[in-house]
Amino acid sequence: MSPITPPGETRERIYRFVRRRILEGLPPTVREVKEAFRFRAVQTARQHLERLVAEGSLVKVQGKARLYRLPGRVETLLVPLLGRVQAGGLQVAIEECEGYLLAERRGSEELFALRVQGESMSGAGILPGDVVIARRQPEASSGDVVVALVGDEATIKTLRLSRDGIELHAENPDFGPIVPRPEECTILGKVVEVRRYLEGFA
Amino acid sequence: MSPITPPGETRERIYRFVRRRILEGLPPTVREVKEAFRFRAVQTARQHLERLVAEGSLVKVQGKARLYRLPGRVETLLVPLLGRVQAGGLQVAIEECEGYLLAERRGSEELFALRVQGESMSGAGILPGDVVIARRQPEASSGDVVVALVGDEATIKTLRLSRDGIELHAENPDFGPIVPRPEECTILGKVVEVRRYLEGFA
DNA sequence: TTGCAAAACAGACATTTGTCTGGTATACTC
DNA sequence: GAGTATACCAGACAAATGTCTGTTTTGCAA
Repeated sequence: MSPITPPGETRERIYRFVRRRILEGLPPTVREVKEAFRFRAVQTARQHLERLVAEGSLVKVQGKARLYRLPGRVETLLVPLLGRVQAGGLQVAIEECEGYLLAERRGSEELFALRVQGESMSGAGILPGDVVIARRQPEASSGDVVVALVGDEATIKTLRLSRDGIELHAENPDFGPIVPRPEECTILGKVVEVRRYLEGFA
Repeated sequence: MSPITPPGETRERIYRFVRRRILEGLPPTVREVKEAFRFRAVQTARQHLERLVAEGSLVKVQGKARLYRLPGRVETLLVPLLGRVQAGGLQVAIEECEGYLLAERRGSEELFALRVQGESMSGAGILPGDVVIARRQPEASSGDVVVALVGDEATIKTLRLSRDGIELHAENPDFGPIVPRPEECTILGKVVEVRRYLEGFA
């Protein structure tokens, strides 16, 4: 028989094990937990798992294989990496996306990703070739970096709200601000993350 | 009976379905595929899946529940976000890491993440507060951005190889190059990705 | 001591799930 | 037509997996 450990200690390790497995993409079965911790009885693993569910550390779906998930709304999700966004909005663009990125989602927000073209945001550390991940939303605050559709083209800029309306500022002295007429400009979303791949990931 | 579709068409849709499910963290069971496509026989789903495995689009482990995985070695994995790295290398640091990031792994490489401190790499678009993800490796090429342990502290710099040995260059005119003695400098890894979270993610 | 709770074990049962054998229907080629 | 390939269905079996009942051991506290 395995030695009896202090209360909660083994459970803590089991939690980390399960969490890791879930985030890596394949939640473990009860018996896999049993094996990993060298229990001789399935029930031992199950008891700990049920306890973790009871205290809210894990969530599960009854009766299905590999049913344990992480609670809360942090989930991994696929973010579509769009090619070009043009007039017509995102729906079309998502249909013909280049690929998908993995990201963590908070809440039920809708994310999309774009590849950066041009130097206009270099001053903010957003370089050509970088990928930005944006949350889809029709408005944003002054100072936010946003993805906006101006006329027929998507652009990434810093938003400034003035009493005359909105301005889109580049972060590069070589580029002047854009002051679009309201009817020709749509905010597609707010940039929440910037990624740069220094190797591979064509 | 479901209408018979052109050869390969349904299979293509099944592939996308399974791929999505895998990347979202919970591969489907054969019967879940059957339900999703409204087949009346499990075998129909299974045939398509086996076919996808045969042509290399999917990989599976015999006999286990939710056994289908993506081929190649692209898997999602947890990258430890280290607090401070100090002499003694990474082992200790990994023990006391701040948290984990999701990333895609290629091959069996070992990744770790660090938060950027200071302005020394600003010229390369690596700003304070950014997170860099590095592949652990003891050597690197000239021009690579590396994580190096100089004396007692971890630093992120551009590596230059000269005939006198190695030099660590900042990407900021305010910082001069570091020319460490070989015995006081260890390359911990090569930076493969830079991330900036503009919202949340304390 | 007694009582209680947590940790671990043993063995079984039931559901889910992977796998198999065989069949029907449609389309294409010879 | 015969032959072949693909898509799909029906039903069953077997392995994997979730779930259950009951027991033992250890530590702690009244």
